[in-house]
Amino acid sequence: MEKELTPTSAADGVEQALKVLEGKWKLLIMFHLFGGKLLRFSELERAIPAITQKMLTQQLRQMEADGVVRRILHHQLPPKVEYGLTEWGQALCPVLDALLKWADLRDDLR
Amino acid sequence: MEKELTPTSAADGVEQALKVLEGKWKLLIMFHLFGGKLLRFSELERAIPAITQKMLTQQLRQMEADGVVRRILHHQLPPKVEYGLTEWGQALCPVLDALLKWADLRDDLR
DNA sequence: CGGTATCCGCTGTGATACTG
DNA sequence: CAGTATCACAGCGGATACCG
Repeated sequence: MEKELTPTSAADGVEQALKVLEGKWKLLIMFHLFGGKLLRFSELERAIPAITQKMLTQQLRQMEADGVVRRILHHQLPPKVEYGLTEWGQALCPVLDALLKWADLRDDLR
Repeated sequence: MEKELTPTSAADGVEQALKVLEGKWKLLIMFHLFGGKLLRFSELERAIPAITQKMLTQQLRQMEADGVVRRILHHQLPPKVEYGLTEWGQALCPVLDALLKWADLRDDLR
């Protein structure tokens, strides 16, 4: 089925997509997880030294709720939690590439 | 020359690109201007009834400064101003398409 | 180890009034 | 017609302390 595409509906669709990326640390977290990598909470903290625990938790929770990140809980002592991208999260990679290329285009066009 | 691409530099590049799109009304304005359309200030106001004059001015000024929108001033009475996309602005169209498709993918993947 | 809870400042947005 | 100026407010993110 075809969707009708008015300026309003198109802008709305893109905004839905962008909302998933909004948040000061989400892109950085994603780029650390691309390639199917799994990282523990503490490994993410070390990979992103400037982030606070609060923000790391908050951003991960939102990304999980949005379906880009999955949380893998290993029941053991001490507790171990790993984070990775979902299939949908990995599908974002080419889109982000396109955005990077668009940013580069600016220099070429002027 | 090749750029080295660390998670940090990649996230940074994407953030630069996204900053241009941030702002409550910018996407909506862009979608009204795609296809080489030129619209007057008052036409944009009518096309986007919920926007205030302040926000329309502010978003247009920022988009102009960022290089996605161009302002065409016709010296006549009464004054006439038209807004359109720059070449770089129009180059964003396929990228936004990719984002739309990514958003649609979510439903397919679960 | 992997989190929560709380307080607080800053920036983006809205409402409204005014202007060349 | 096409703006500018001012005030008010909500939500994001930072700092810090505490918890199972």
